[in-house]
Amino acid sequence: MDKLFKALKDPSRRQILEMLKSGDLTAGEIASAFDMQKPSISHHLDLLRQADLVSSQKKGQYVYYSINTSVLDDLITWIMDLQQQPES
Amino acid sequence: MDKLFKALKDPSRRQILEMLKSGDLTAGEIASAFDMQKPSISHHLDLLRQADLVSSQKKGQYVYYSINTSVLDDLITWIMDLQQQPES
DNA sequence: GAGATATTTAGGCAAATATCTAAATACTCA
DNA sequence: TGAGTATTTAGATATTTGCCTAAATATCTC
Repeated sequence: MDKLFKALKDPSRRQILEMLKSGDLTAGEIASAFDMQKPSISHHLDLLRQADLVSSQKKGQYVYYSINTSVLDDLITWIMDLQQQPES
Repeated sequence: MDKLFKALKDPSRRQILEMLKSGDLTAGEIASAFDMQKPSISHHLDLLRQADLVSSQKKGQYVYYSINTSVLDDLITWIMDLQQQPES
């Protein structure tokens, strides 16, 4: 849960997730959408992977990244639990 | 949205929200639950307020904090939007 | 194998963050 | 008004984070 919130805190990482929502992308394709060097994006992708928000698969010289939405279920549960009214 | 994710990233701040779920608490009551000095908690509360996750109300010499869950609706919307499958 | 492309690793730096102590502010009550 | 309590503000410090460049690794193609 800690790694999840940590991963989601950064706006670039959130943007990556939004990009991956439409389909898998290579590290290079992701990087080209940002005004940032490739190693920086690689680092962001690593943090997203650590949070299990993305998975990666090597295909030849490319590395394809996919979004993994299952961890978000826990997040929604946590948030909705906060929203429960206390019994009055 | 940025301040929201920023506020939620810190585990102490998340714990504060969980405490407030059961009812309003004073700054001092919140601080006493942590192994941390009061000014640090005050700072965390300030960040939570900036994210509109809590509101505060002064009553005499005490400041009562309340959780404000309405901002979490936007967060849930954002998360669920990520979970939508792309049209295949 | 050599050169080209894709990606990650390593190391460094500056800005942001989390914490602390000390001091300031605000309120209560005698 | 003055002492005591509650909270915040200010300023300092250590850690974390996000970015960079350079180098390493892996793969493709000739």
